Amino acid sequence: MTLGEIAQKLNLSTATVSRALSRPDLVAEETRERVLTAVKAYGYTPNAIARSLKQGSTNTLGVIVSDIQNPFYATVVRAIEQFASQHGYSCIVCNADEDPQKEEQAFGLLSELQVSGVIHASTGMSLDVLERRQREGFIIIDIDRYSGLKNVDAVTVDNVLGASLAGQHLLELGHKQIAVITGPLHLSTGFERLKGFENALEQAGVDLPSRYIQVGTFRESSGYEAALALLDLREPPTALFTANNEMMAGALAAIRERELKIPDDISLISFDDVRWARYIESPLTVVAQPAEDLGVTAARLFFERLQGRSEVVREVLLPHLIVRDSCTEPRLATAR
Amino acid sequence: MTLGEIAQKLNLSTATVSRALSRPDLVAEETRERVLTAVKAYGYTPNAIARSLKQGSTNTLGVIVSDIQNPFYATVVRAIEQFASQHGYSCIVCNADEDPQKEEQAFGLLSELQVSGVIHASTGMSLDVLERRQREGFIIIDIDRYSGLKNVDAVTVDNVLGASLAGQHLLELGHKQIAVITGPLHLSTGFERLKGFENALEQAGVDLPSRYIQVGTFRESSGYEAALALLDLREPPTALFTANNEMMAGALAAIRERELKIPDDISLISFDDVRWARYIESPLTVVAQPAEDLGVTAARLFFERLQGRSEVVREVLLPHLIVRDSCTEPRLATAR
DNA sequence: GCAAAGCTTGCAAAGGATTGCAGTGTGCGA
DNA sequence: TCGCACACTGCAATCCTTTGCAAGCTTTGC
Repeated sequence: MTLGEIAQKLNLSTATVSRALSRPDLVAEETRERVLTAVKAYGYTPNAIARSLKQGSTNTLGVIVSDIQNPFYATVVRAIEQFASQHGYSCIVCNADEDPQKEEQAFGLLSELQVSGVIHASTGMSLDVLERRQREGFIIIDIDRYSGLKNVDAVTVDNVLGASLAGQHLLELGHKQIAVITGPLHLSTGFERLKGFENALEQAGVDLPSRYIQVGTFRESSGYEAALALLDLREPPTALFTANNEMMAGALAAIRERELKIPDDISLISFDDVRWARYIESPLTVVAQPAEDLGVTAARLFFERLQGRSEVVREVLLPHLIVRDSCTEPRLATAR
Repeated sequence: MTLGEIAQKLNLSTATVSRALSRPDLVAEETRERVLTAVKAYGYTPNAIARSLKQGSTNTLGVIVSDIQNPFYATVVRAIEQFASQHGYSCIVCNADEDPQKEEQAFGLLSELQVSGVIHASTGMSLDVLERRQREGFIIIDIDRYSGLKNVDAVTVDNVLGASLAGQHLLELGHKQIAVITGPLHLSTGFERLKGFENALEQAGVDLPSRYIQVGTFRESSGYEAALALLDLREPPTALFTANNEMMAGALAAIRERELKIPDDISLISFDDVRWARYIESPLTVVAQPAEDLGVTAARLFFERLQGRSEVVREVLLPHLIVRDSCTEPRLATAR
């Protein structure tokens, strides 16, 4: 059922029917009511495609997350979606699955779909396309991870701070043999979380040998493998820092597999809080990120752009340490 | 940059440019190459909106889940998305947040967006709209929960079986005072999981008094409250069955708050497996659902419809019990 | 009683891509 | 040499809605 068909049934022009729905004040009361009842009776659904084509705007916001199964991003997405829908915008969510190629595909798709802008957590896609689109006036907002774009709005977390908080916590407990599992170094999160951690250790004069540094993919499986490698070292670390929740889960599995106890045999601290962190045997000490804030802020930046802001805004939110029970003083190395 | 502009620059008609891109065999090799280079050079992006309008099809699939933060649905969505994109379709995912009103909004939105069909996990929205759209030939696939639509494709899990598996497991361990926290009874999952559980107990001749039956909302908070209520009974149950992962998390929090130990003080079994179920103090015994299968099957049903299938298909997948450590024999009631 | 103003409504173009049909030009066979 | 087939390209309609402009009618004011 189209506008035209409704118009025919009522012996009106499409113009009038259209106005009855979108600009009721321009239409006689009686006509408007006739239209409204017909619309209801025939179950007319406006064709947003046609409207968008004419109006040149879709009232739609694209979101690309690097891993939809990661609860952190699920929270972010939900926040964005809520904020957007309050402003009359709907979201199209794409999952890059930590794969730059999929990310590019998603970006292409969203472009073709004529979304008004994209909020995206980069997995490392090439900048050519992004840059060009941005130059054309397309709105792009980086979230969680910097895409590498120069003049782009961004909302991130202070990863250096967060990671150094984690490092300091372990240092205060007296650990000297501390290992870290971080994400890909070409991602700002992977790089900065390693950086912050290194900073903390360096300031305390504690050595961080390269065999204690594992670079993973931010996925569970990679956390698992990296943790196994660390645990199987001749001189395994007494404490472990994982750079996100997924790799933390993997590390947990590895620790379990080697039949080690947290925190007695090894201390574990991680970036990202997750609901279940507090339900496990030794509730996990974590550096929590304000995921919801991240989403809301990104959405806000998007709408500001839409309303014409042209200065670049880079918001950096603060993570905070939540001390639970997964970290304690190191056992004497000899006691092993 | 539009097709027309490209055409102008090349002194070609839009028809030729269009064909060079979508039906290359109809265009002279040289022309095609000129078009391709121009497209690349000017960074032309096809306007999917315009194409969809003309073609009357968007190659887009709508997905409505009842709670995007629930990892079960995250998995389902990911599976659907993957399957769809392999078939050249993209997904628009909406989150109903267990709110029928939001679900209706989402459905309306997807309709306006002219998606080719909707896969949806009902939160209980009214059937009028669904029925009408279905009659118009709109493809609808129920997933996880029956919407109540009569002749609709559906992929679900055998909830009655799953719940009775859970019940039997507790009975075999010797429990007699067993409580259940289920979801809203107007949702098939809520209803059937209670049903299956009741069946199991009834068959074993074990009483399930109404004070041991809590009906929640499938959200964590509701699981928490329901569990507290049960634990605070004069004669608390020795075992508890929660009907989904979210309420299980809530129950866990409640049990922790009352400083009870699983499984010594109370046995806990739940529908839904989650990754962290095995990481907690007493790894959880659960009835696992084939979430990925559910998603893939739903997507498959959608494409079959698209290709003209008209018989109704209702797939019921099988859940299975995963025994871990959260259930054991009941302690003597007097020992409390 | 007439002009001006105001209220409703309709006409028609526009938005970008697709596609049936028709037109042009070339090459080949007879 | 002529005609036909074939390869390529262009014209123009179409998808559905929105919207500037103008026309028709009513009302108001003088």
